[in-house]
Amino acid sequence: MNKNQVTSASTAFPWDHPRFRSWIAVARACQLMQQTLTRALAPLDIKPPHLDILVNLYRFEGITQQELARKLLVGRSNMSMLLPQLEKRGLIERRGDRKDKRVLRLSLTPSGQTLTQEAMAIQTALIEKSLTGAPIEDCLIVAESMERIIGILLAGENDAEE
Amino acid sequence: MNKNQVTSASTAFPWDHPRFRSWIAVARACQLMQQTLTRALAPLDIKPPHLDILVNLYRFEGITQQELARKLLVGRSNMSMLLPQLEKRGLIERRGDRKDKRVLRLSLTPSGQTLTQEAMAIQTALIEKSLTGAPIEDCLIVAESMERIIGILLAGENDAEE
DNA sequence: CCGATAATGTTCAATAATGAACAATAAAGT
DNA sequence: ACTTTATTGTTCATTATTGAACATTATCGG
Repeated sequence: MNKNQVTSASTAFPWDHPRFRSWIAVARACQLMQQTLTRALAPLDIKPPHLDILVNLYRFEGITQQELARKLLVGRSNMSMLLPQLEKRGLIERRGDRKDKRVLRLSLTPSGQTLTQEAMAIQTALIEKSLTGAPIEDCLIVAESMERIIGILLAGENDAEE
Repeated sequence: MNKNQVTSASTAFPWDHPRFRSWIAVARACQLMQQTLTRALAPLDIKPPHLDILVNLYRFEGITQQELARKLLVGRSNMSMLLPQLEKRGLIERRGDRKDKRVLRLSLTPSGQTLTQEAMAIQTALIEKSLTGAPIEDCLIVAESMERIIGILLAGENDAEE
């Protein structure tokens, strides 16, 4: 309709909408944080996806590959590719469940726990550094906004499946 | 210093820190938005990276591959892989600059402009839908926080280079 | 003007992530 | 009990992204 009509309201382009601009900033910050974290983790010879796995094993001992994949929002096949690497490095263990012979239960080895703590320290330091100057109340608003977005997107996903 | 000191404040784990939790929410929302956008763009046969390129050509006619890569926070080689695809589809044009024979200046073809508008409409709708219920003032706080983070991370990047 | 240095784009090998197809096992319906 | 359906994990082909090495062209210092 009013596509090139830039008379009074000058919101003809997406990047003029506050919500759009806001989200673009979120996406850029995320991308940049990911890259920075990748470099910061290089000395430990792991990458962000590995850290995500390790942290979840740290928190949820005995988790399943399926559950892990769901938490990380990735496909099961991805776990089938990454977990054997970590296992060969002696960071994690995969043991078959007795009751359900399909599932493999995951846990950290002692050296895996150590590495995870080191990596979490790096990540925490990076986040702290990046969010210096951001008041806690702003952080809470950000968290709330993101949780709401996550809820909406997950709901939409389930709708589409059915 | 006080790393394992869990006396009164119970902030022993990263995920107990408000800033950490806040950032994790940001990362998850981003990942989810990316996946949702990927599906929403499927009918147009493009993916988020292509859309990022198209939008920037829409905004900045005659931009260089180098400049584009910098804006998108990706490597030059990535542009060398993606742009020929879009060119073959007749969505963009690459013309050599007369003054500087190294650079290729990028622009959208008419069909590229049409596709870009359609894709931007999809993206805008998705963002609007995801941010319904988020007050504009919260959006502004989010945007501010993210801009600050971007600034800090970019500064750190430049430091590391030198 | 000319050699050194920098910038632009391309190519290539390596790595990651995905979805589809598959095998093994469990659960449900009859 | 047994057939059907679902779930879990793996494999494979495909695509995306990266960084390093390279060729070409600009720029700078002498």
